[in-house]
Amino acid sequence: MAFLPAEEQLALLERGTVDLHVRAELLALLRKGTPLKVKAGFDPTRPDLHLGHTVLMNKMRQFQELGHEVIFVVGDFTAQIGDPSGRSATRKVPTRDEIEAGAKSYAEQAFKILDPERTRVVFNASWLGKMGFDEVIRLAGRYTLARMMERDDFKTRWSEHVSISIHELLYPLAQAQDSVQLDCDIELGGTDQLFNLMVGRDVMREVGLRPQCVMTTPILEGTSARLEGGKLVGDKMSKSLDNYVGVSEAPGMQLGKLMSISDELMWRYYELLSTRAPSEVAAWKAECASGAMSPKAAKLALASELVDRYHGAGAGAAAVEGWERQFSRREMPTDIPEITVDSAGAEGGLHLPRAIVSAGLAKSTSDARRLIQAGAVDVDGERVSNVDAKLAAGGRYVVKAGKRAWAAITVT
RNA sequence: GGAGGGUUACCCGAGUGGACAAAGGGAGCAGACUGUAAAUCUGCCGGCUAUGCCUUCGAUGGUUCGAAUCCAUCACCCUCCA
Repeated sequence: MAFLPAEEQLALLERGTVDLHVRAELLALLRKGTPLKVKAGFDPTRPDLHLGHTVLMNKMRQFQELGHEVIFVVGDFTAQIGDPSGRSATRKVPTRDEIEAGAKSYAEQAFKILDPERTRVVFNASWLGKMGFDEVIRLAGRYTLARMMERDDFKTRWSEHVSISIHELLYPLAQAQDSVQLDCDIELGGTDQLFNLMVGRDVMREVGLRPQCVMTTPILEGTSARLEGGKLVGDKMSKSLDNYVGVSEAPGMQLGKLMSISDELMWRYYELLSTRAPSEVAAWKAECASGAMSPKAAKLALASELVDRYHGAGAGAAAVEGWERQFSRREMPTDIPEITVDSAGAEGGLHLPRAIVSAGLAKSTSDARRLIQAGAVDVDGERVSNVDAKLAAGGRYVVKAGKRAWAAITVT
């Protein structure tokens, strides 16, 4: 295929808030007019792709659209080590089956964004798993402790007397070995991967290969990020912190989560996730600041755009409709879960706290009682205050526990 | 190898024989106010058909009428010395 001129490609690739390290080298590579091998690695133990991952994926997609080859490295071997950057010291080693299932599900989700035709999926256990101890030693010999300790994470743990296992030092080297094995031209990753990517560069040079170029994308803040002292503060998006929006989540869930983000975070998401022209976004931001536009409208536009992207055109508008009904007009959602509970043996009907737990609206009866005491529970639109209320057999009750949890419970 | 310090609920962290389901903070949940935003105020924040009962302070065993607290052993973490 015909390539765009190198300068134009570079301009496109640099758009957004991407950090390109060794820009001149990449330009030289692009000038060759041949497809570049673009590598990015993924940890198959967390197979739920969320918007944070898509920042990187969108960049990969862009490389594909420019005619380059993306190599999707499944870190099935490195998953056994665990990237030390997640400071969780102990980490269970996933089984082979878990890794394979994770990788499969990961790829499925990734292809909502990536072009399968231009993506090569490889597993790093297929080479790392075959290395002998002598080869590992040789690899370890290509780097020094002093340089390894330059890594921020290791540095702080060292100074704070937090333990660092020897095998953790091998993680960046294993990732570097992937680059050597694949002889890739460029590696992409989040900014938190910069150290690892640079080690790959160094090790490639050590073994006589042309060092890879390195490009990093920003880390997306999770949905709970807030403005503090004029700065956006929040953890990075992650499933374990439950501050994520998954690409496979239901449209209503995605929209709801996006609508609950703070206004400041909304602009950050516009910057990193939206395809809307930056000039238009800037204009909206100014209008929101002056009061000419409501931030809610801007947020609806963003949320709707993203829901459309992962569920098809029109899905966003439908989700907005449901959201307006439920939250703006406070009506009951149309598709609430239906459950049936047997009240056999229960005197005077089904114990309400138990029914709430059965419906998945609370995690324990104690929790359900708390909700009732807090005035958060409605049955058929009537607020309930008696923690030991009963639901008589033979009826169907619409129970609401909290502002977003509903269930229709049929008692038999 | 030696000496010392530590392990408390989701996280941080008080608690050194009874008043401890365990201070305080953060996170979280709920209510009010709203735009399911922020900020603010209030309540909750182990389980259980529940003015009571059961389980919990790294693990196991012991002392005691009574243990998060004392003793013993074990596991893990840290510091200093070698």
